[in-house]
Amino acid sequence: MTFAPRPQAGDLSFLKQLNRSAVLEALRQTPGLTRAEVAQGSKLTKVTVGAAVQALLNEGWLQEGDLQRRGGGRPGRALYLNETRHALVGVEIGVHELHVVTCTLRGTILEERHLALLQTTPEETLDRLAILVEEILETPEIKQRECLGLGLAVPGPTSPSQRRLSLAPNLGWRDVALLDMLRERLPHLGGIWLMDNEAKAAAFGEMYFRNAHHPTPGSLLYISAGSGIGSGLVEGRPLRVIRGVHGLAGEIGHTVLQPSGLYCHCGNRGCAETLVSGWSIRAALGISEESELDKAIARHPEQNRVATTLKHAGEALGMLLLNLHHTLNPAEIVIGGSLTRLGPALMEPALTMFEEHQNRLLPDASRIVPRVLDDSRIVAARGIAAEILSQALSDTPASPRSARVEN
Amino acid sequence: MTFAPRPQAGDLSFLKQLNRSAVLEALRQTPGLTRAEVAQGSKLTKVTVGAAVQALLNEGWLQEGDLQRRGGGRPGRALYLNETRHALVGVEIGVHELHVVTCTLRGTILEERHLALLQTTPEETLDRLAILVEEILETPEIKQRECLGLGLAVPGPTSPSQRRLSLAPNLGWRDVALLDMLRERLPHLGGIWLMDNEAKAAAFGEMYFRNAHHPTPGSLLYISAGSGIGSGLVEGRPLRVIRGVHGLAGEIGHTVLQPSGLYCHCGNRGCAETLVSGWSIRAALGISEESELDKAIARHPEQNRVATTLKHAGEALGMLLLNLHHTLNPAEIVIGGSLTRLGPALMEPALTMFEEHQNRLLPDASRIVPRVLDDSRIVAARGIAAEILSQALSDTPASPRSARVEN
DNA sequence: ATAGTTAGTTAACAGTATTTACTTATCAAT
DNA sequence: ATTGATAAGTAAATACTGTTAACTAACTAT
Repeated sequence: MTFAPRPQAGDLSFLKQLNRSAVLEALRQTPGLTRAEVAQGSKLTKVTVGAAVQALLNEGWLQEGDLQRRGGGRPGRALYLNETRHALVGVEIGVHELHVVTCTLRGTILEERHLALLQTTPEETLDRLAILVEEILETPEIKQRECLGLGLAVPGPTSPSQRRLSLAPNLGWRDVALLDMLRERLPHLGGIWLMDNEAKAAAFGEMYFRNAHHPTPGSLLYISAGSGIGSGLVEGRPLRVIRGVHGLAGEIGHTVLQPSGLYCHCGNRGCAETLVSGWSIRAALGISEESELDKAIARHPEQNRVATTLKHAGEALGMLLLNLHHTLNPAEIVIGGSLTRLGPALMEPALTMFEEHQNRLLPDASRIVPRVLDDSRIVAARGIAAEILSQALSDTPASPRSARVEN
Repeated sequence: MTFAPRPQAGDLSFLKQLNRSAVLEALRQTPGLTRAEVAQGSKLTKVTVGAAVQALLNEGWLQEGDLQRRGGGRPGRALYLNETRHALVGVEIGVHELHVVTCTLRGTILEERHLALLQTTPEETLDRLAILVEEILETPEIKQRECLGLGLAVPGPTSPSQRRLSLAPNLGWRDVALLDMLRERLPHLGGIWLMDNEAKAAAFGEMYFRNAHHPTPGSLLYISAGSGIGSGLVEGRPLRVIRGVHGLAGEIGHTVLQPSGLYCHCGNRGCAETLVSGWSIRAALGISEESELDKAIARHPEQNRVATTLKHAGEALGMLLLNLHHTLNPAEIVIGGSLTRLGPALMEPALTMFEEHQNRLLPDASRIVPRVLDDSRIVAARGIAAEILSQALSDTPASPRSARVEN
């Protein structure tokens, strides 16, 4: 499939919108800047910034804070994204659980809900999900806010339109119009609606919600190691998620690590997923239930079979990371997903493999770092909320200056 | 390393520049459009387009063509990028050869020079290269034109600044400030100066110079299989080359295909480069000279050793393509580089491997296509020229309207 | 010929950011 | 306390850009 979209062009209102979102983006990345600091950081004059800030204050996107004393002259007033007016809804359909979160413009989690889920149909899952969302929307904390949109993170690749889930092997689903089906069940919820793969959503969120303490890298690859293994790459400015033509970018679980290895459900041999994934580790240990795995590990941490299985899985992960470093060379590789709960038993062999097999002529390597967000259950849900937020902030409908609200 | 660049913002002249380059880009992608058609294709009115076109005609960026009759009313006048006024210089330092090309705004090759090169120092190489460039600049065809810049494509990863070559194993060079060194040798040549890895440059060029007959895909991965094996990914609109933090993205030659395979010069085992590259194939056949390889293949095309070596190399390439499809899922994978001269002996096993090992649950796959540009020697040189051109067209210095030239 | 249609231009206009000048608010030295 | 220096933020005039509306130009169909 080919496309030749219109070359970017715009009128004066487009320029105004661009500058408004530049102001919002500056304050999102660095909360508490003053008008003058925003002006210095952009290519805009303080007059333009002042006008834009005034409008954004009137419209409820920004709020003012304390006076900031920085040296000699008149102190400026700190500006922040308004935490109190809007809400974003992020939803993840996991293999074993549903997760719903709401957060503010600054990424602060307001409410969260979790629901264990047995393997079932898309329809039943969405019925329950809709109830969960309705419930969270009725919370006093949320009800008073304007909802900017809802995002849905799913455990499999999405169609190019990002309205259908192409395949979710661990749910047994295939080519389901999940987004529209959820929307039918939540007819009153307006705003922006988005769907994305959970690893790509998580990648976006990890990148987007970085702050001064965890600075934003130039590019970030999120590895989601759970029942299967997927990844998401976020790159450059403005942030771009690499999705591929068919939405299959990041399906690293079917990268071949051992040409004569075990057979994978995809039909090939030695896929990464046959070595480092929830199901492959359980299969190697002869465990059928998800919950049994932790027990087995807790009970016999040094038991030969458990230890070597995790070691082999970790080494395979390390090899996978090496290959990804050589093909994508992201500034950071963030390891996430439910398998991270296995801790050093998995990660130490992985890191050892990664470090010992660097190209000896090219010692630079991607940094491998842990998640910033601690709770693995809400990474993807908050990530897809971040995708909503990013869209919302870059397209705040601007009214002409003549319609300015006087105060 | 982290960066937090200024959020994009701009003044009125920025908007004007944006619209000017939208007009240029529309005419580059679809030569022969009329003012009215450009206006329909962008979000601009015909008045704005008319004014921009007038200015661009005056400044020599555009030229008018024949009247276009399309239905009822007054015919419009065809517009084209001006082929006669500017020139771009693209240079490739290959492992065995230097290539210099010049081309027009529409990518038409004006002149080319090639020079065989024995392994030598950067200094001597650049001395010879500078002479070659001076020579081509003195050609009557070029001398009358304005040179917009020079691009340099190199057989190895570049530093993040893209001013240094980090490593070129096949040349024995390491961390050389090639761009500045070349510039010192060509002090009179102004304009834009750029350096990039040859595979990335080729990828950009293959994407950028597509036309109605070879439509532009959504994303493109160029595989450069030569002495080593590298790749370049170009993605999205506006076009973006994925380079990685340290410029190491696309170094797929050091992706591991056989964990217990042959040792590679990078220190690891079973790298792609140990299976599918000029040196690995020669090593497998016990041939030391580059030129001997073609002779050996021509002499004994069905000889067991030759055939099985190429088959194994091809299968390894197919496996590599599979992994790249699963991690990047580009719309197109273009196979280039000097190894393509081996033809079906290499490519057939590769394509067979690729097709037979698709994920049986996800039948969509990246399309594997041959180069559009026939001559493999100038792909990278023309590609880096395209990078220059892309920069030049998006930043044509616009003068205020009051300074308009009357005619 | 005449009406209808589309391309392109002109002049008046509306909207945006900037420049310049000004007010406000703090600090530091007297 | 008073004064001067410095910086933040605002107001009015200005310059620049794209748009709207009206017009001319050029061709087709009847």
